[in-house]
Amino acid sequence: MKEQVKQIIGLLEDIIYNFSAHDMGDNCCENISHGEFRALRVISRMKRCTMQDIAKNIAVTKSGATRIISRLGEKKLARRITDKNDGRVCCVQLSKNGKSLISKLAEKSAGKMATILSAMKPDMRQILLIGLKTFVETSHNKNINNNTLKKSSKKSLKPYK
Amino acid sequence: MKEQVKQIIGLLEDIIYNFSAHDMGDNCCENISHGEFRALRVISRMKRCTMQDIAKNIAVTKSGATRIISRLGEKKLARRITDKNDGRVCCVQLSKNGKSLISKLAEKSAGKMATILSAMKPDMRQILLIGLKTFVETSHNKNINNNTLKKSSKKSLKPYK
DNA sequence: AAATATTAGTTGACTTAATCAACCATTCTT
DNA sequence: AAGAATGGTTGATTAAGTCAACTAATATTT
Repeated sequence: MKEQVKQIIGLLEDIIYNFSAHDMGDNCCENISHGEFRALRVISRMKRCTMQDIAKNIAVTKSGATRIISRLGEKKLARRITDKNDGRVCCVQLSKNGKSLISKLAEKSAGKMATILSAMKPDMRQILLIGLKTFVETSHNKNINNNTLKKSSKKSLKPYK
Repeated sequence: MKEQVKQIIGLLEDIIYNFSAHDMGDNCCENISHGEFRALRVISRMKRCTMQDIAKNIAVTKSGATRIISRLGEKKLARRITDKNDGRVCCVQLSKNGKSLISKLAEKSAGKMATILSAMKPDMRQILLIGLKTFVETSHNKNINNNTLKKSSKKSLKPYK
């Protein structure tokens, strides 16, 4: 692989590692579990979020998702809404509390970023901005993300033990 | 906050979200739990990794860490080594299997990145590289990362329920 | 240097969270 | 309209994590 690409990948991995919510415990004062936290993040990221979306994205079984969402419901952080078009699926949305919790957690990470960015020269920020924009746009064109869409063989979807 | 900074933060958050291991379940064929996975990542990232490092970084209690490492030991993915200088602490290291597992998982994410990058023009990659380099260097200077170092008040370290 | 206090990690008993499998209810097929 | 498939839930069980009490090693006091 080209050296240039390798370097970029290494840098991106560093950034992802340092900013991803692997240390969520410290922040997350409200008593929600890891599973609940991960579910909240997924819900907040999707326009329409079904149980299976959650299950797939946070790597639990669908019954696991059911239980997580029930708990989030009891804690008034999320709610179920039966889909208009298909009475089987239930869409999960964040409540007001859920939204504010997630954004509170997001703020911490954004704050760290802002500190770094403000220590960079404006021109350099501009360079970074252009590079990132292109990267993200390219990723959308290539449909690399949206892990909810790529459906591989049904059997291998949940390879438990 | 400046629009430029906001945009960069938004883009970084997108990237982090799409590449962080929130969907580890699909990849992670060997049967390891979330906790084990997170622990593996932490170990692989630290030169010297004690039980408490793991506990703090993945947000479990130290007994939780003990159990996770025991499980990883049984699965031959990690091992304990008593510290030379201090007989109380035990350093955890990845076994050969553990290393190859982690790098196998990392590869998937790197592969996605490589796909995107190879679809970008070399000049644009260069721009991205420069921007990211500066960002990461700045973050090191500012000591934003290294969450293992910042020791806040001992009492508030583990605010469970 | 003996006594005491800290610190790092482990263990037993228990709680919480997740799984598996069987199950409704709704929609899709034919 | 009957049967298959899909989306989600529930009961029983297993796994994973907590709490508190403990052991062993190092630090601190006296």
